[in-house]
Amino acid sequence: MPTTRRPTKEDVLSAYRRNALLGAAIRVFGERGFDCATMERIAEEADVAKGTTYLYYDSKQSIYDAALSSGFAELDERTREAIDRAPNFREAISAFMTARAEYFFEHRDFFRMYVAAIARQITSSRPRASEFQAVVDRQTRRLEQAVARAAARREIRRVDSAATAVAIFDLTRGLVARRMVSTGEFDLAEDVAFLSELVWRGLRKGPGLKAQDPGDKTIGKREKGQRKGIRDRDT
Amino acid sequence: MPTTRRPTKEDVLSAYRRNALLGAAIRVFGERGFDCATMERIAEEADVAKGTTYLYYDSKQSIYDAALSSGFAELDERTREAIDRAPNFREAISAFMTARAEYFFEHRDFFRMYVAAIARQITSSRPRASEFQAVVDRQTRRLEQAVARAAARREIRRVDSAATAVAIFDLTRGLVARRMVSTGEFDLAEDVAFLSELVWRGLRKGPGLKAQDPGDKTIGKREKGQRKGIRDRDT
DNA sequence: CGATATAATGACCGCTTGGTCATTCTGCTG
DNA sequence: CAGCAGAATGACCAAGCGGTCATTATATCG
Repeated sequence: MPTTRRPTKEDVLSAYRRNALLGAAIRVFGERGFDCATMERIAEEADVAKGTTYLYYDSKQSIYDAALSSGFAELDERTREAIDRAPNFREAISAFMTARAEYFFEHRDFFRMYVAAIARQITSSRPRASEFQAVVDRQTRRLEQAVARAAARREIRRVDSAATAVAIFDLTRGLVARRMVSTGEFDLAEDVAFLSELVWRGLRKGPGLKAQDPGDKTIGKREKGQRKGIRDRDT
Repeated sequence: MPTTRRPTKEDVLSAYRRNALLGAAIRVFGERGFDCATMERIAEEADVAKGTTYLYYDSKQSIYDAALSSGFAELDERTREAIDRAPNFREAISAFMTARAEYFFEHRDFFRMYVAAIARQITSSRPRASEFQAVVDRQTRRLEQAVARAAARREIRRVDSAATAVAIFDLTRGLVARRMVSTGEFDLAEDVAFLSELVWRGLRKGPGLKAQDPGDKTIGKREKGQRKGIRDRDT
């Protein structure tokens, strides 16, 4: 441990400061949104003066980005663990939903930042879309792989794994968003059970569209049209 | 037609102005978001001076609210028509998805406002949540009724209709959001077909969880636990 | 204990923007 | 055409905020 050792005193302090700033940033951005959040408030929340903030981060934007990625990293880690731990695909679905929902409920401010960030991406016309897109994509990747594996193993029918993954992703997001604004009690396990069963049943092998209404034009073709689903392969 | 007649010249002009302002507002709020949008820009987009704007709307907030509700009203109308026209529940699902997706693609700016508004609601801590919540609720109400009807008619299994409705709602929202940011081509009908089939299969009658993994604790109870699902009965 | 280097501070600047209001314009009426 | 009422205008104001930097506090070392 000779060469790159020694976290000098400055390093430690610096790390501490950066961290405090990051936490403060998540809190403030979470409750005010990017535009309404002020650097003054973030600094004060981190117990430093405004000027100090600029010793650690270049700009409001940069501290925002840092706060966002730090949350994303943690969330991804949790998601990955949850999926890896699941013994089969059916449980992977509920594990995915549960892990994410729990993380978000434990970090409400981050969830708010997250939602605002997505909204921002949709709103602002492409400044650095692909970069952010990659982060979001990474979130569904693991799930997508799990879907593909399950299909290969014949646990489920053949489906577009990317489209399936984002569907599960969207359901989870919706669940969290709804429960986040509501004030009353609720049982997360129950919500997850409902949604994961819905999806599971939807993916089970079995007769396709039993011609309840044969004349429909949009339904019926596909069922193996892999590649080309919902997932957007941008660029 | 004697009493409340006569749209006086002023009335007509006033209506025209309000409308132009509303359109401009949707455009500007849509592409900049509430905070970054400026009254100056909205006025200019509507071909009036900034001061004129305040002759028709009290404040930035009030023109924002007006723009949002006008879009919501139109969207709700379209959604209602689509569901009503559907001959059965299965088609109601895809009609719902298609109608909303098409509306959003035709009014991208409104979709952006819409997403930002939701994000805003999640972000800001309860200023006038219930009021806005009601508008959002109305969007799933029709669908919820359709689900309940279908269950009663035995088209599908017994499920929590509110939870089912929001699930379909969230899938639709996700679909639109994803396609909105992506730049490439895509086939809406295909996306809708995939999702509506997923949901339809998920709702079909049939054996419940075929004990692929019996020992799970969160899955299994319910299947008729109406009332208490995802939908939040706030207040 | 000085001396020096580095970190922290917060008053301050420039700029943006929501909202106002004195002034100007428009078109109707007699 | 003159006079006038109401609509429209845009210069202006005050407030808020991101970012800077001269000044001050702190830590290290000889």
